[in-house]
Amino acid sequence: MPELRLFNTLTRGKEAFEPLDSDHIRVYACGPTVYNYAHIGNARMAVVFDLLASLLRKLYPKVTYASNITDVDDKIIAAAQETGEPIDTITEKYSRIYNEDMGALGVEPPDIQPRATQHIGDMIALIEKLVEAGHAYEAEGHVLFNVPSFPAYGGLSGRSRDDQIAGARVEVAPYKKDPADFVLWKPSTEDQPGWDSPWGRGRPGWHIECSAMAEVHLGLPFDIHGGGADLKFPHHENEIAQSCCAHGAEDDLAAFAKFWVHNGFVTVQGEKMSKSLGNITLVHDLIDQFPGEALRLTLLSAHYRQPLDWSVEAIEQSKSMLDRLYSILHNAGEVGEDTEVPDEILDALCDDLNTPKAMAELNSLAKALAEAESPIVKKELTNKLLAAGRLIGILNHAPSEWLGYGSGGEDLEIDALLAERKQAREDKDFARSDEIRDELLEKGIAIEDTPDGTKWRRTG
RNA sequence: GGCGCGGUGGCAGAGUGGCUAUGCAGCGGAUUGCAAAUCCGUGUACGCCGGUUCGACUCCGGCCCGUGCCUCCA
Repeated sequence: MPELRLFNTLTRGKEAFEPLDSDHIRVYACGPTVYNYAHIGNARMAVVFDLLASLLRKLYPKVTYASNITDVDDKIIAAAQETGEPIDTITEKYSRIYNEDMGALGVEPPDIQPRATQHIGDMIALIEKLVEAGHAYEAEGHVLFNVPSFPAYGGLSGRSRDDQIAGARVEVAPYKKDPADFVLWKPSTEDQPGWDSPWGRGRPGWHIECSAMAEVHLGLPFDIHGGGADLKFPHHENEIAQSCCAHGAEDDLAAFAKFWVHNGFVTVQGEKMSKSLGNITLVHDLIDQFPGEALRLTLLSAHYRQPLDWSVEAIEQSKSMLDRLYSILHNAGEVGEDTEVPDEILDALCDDLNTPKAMAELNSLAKALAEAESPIVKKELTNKLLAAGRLIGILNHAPSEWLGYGSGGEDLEIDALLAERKQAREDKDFARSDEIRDELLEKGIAIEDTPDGTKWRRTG
């Protein structure tokens, strides 16, 4: 079994992954706040951690992958006020759509998908611990985490206290003891969602939910915590502060999660795709225009820590590659059965999820399959290719279905034109034959003349 | 300003101290009535300037350029 190596943000280096308990791997990734459609940048995180989870399942007997849904947040409140829809309606709708859209990208649902609103009690308990331990204080209905009480603060994102102050341009709320202090609990007005707490009716700050849910569902410490690179600071830094301090581990940043894995951004013409820049592309729209596998492959075409520039050309390139792979599978003919994933591909993925390398190996496997003569070899290579595809989350369609091959009898008009063309070719009336071919092409039907007769398939 | 990341052939994108990445596109060929599909062949790329070295795209230093976090953000 190959050794998995992962880049750990906490140590800023690639390390051998050593499970806390090799019988049970526990992974947590920060999921979406549900008040809107997910864009392709959000999807990158889902696809990357989906792949990591499948890889871990290949290597270890049991994996629990948890990824949350944030369903209480000021942005959701704002969306409710804007649209006039109740908060529950909004969060229900967009979490459902999120799961559907990710499903279209071949993302398996996480084993656990906890919701913030179902863990308010856990959050309150955690906050109480922090107050008791002297790491948090109440001020004007808020409860704040006192950053100076945690000298190790900043260890994940690599910034010192001095950096913080130098860079602090944000207005500091007057009730904060220290400018870096962040909110654990805040008061709610009558028209805002709220829960009773020792500090009055209110709602949680953003960071506390992940600390609470990861602990409840996975136990501490757990193996891998992940998310997008922009969550390193402040979100993940604050999670570490809360969780380590609540458990008396003020000097051990790894007491919460051992490995921190962050995926890079999706960019558009070199700039980060973000809601504030307004350059977002919604997954919901993309899946109407392109096959999910092509979108997934595009997301995996760059290494997960590198920026990935999103463009229609990039999707079409992935689509072309898949067309070729499916075409090779189609020509090979044999239907696959379960086989082990080839070592070259497993090795590539075990090297910090080197998907571009894995794709190169996949292509070389496909090339070998295309060249293979013997039925036994063909079958073996087909099975390997499909096993690798399943791990990566592609090649899940029947080749003829993907390529759009049609058979006789499903469209009378096409059958008639094909028959007429056949006759024309027999009569050496190639002008008419080519005319029919163009006519069919306009209808989105491409013709392939083979020694076994004419085949057709739907294009686009 | 502080802290990071990156600059690879037409495009996308890995990687390595000396040996073909891979894909997409292009070009040439086989095949085809012509095509399509498929197959074969084809491209001495590594931001700039120094240094280390027998040898650097790969290590070190400087510079230029791009980009990210520092504020909600995957």
